[in-house]
Amino acid sequence: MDNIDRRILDELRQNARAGYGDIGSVVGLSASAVKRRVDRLVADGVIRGFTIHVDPAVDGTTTEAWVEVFCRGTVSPDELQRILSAVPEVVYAGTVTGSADAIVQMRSRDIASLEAALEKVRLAANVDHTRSAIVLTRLVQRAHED
Amino acid sequence: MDNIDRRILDELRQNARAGYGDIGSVVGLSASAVKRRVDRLVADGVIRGFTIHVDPAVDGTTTEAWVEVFCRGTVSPDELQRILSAVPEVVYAGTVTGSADAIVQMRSRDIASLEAALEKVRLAANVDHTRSAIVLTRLVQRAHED
DNA sequence: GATGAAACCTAACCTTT
DNA sequence: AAAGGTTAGGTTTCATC
Repeated sequence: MDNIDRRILDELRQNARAGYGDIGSVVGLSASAVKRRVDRLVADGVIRGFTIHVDPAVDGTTTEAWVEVFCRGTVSPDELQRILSAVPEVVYAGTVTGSADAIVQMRSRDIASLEAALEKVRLAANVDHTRSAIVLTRLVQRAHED
Repeated sequence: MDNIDRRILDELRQNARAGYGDIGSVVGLSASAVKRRVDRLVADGVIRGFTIHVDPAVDGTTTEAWVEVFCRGTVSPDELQRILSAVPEVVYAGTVTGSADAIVQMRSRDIASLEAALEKVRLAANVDHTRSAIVLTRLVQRAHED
């Protein structure tokens, strides 16, 4: 894993169907040198797979929100995790620096089900209040399944 | 968007580098018929892009932040998208309701590169200021590659 | 769905460090 | 050895019919 590998990964992240020659002309290698590196990255498990990014409207999860969670007193990350994992609409959550205790990303089919899911979070023990922002337009969404 | 399109999407989700002939033999079409459908799915925006899944441990994106972006006057979503897409550390972005104009999720190797990426966002035209929260503990991360 | 030219992938071989 | 370049073949893509 050197710098050239990282640049190859960046190129493939942008276009996983790019030709080896095209990648090579960006990173300064021949097509076969790029192929060898990509094959190695796949064999080593660095590249887990080649996939596509599909319009979420096709899947039907169109409504999305970003929620700051403020708790009373101290709440352990373990407890927050337990509470938030129980809500299927919660797609991402993490404790953060700043005035909020946690940041939560939610997705659902419509506003009504989003509100219901938000209620489940709010009613959890020690949650003082939340501050939500509904996503209007998704601008960037890069795959990240880690 | 019929059932065959959905099966083609499933195939590409599993392997975005699969040949048209290979996909065709699974869904029961000729290679050129599959190519025409894939081209149409891309043109229609159903397929947003071809990308790779990278082992997160390997590329070491351990530092993560949520950033609220506040702009001066009105900024078009298109312009925001153009600016934010150009910063590779931006993993997610969307315009939102509330006082902030957009919410941005960033990931990078360390605090220094996160700060550098944040600078790139801040220097963009019409960005008034930003408010960041560094993620301390990731509590929930569900796969969502749409 | 079929065809043919152009582009691409792939493996073997050679050169360099 | 290890890593890149070059070449030649077979395969795939892609426009056209």
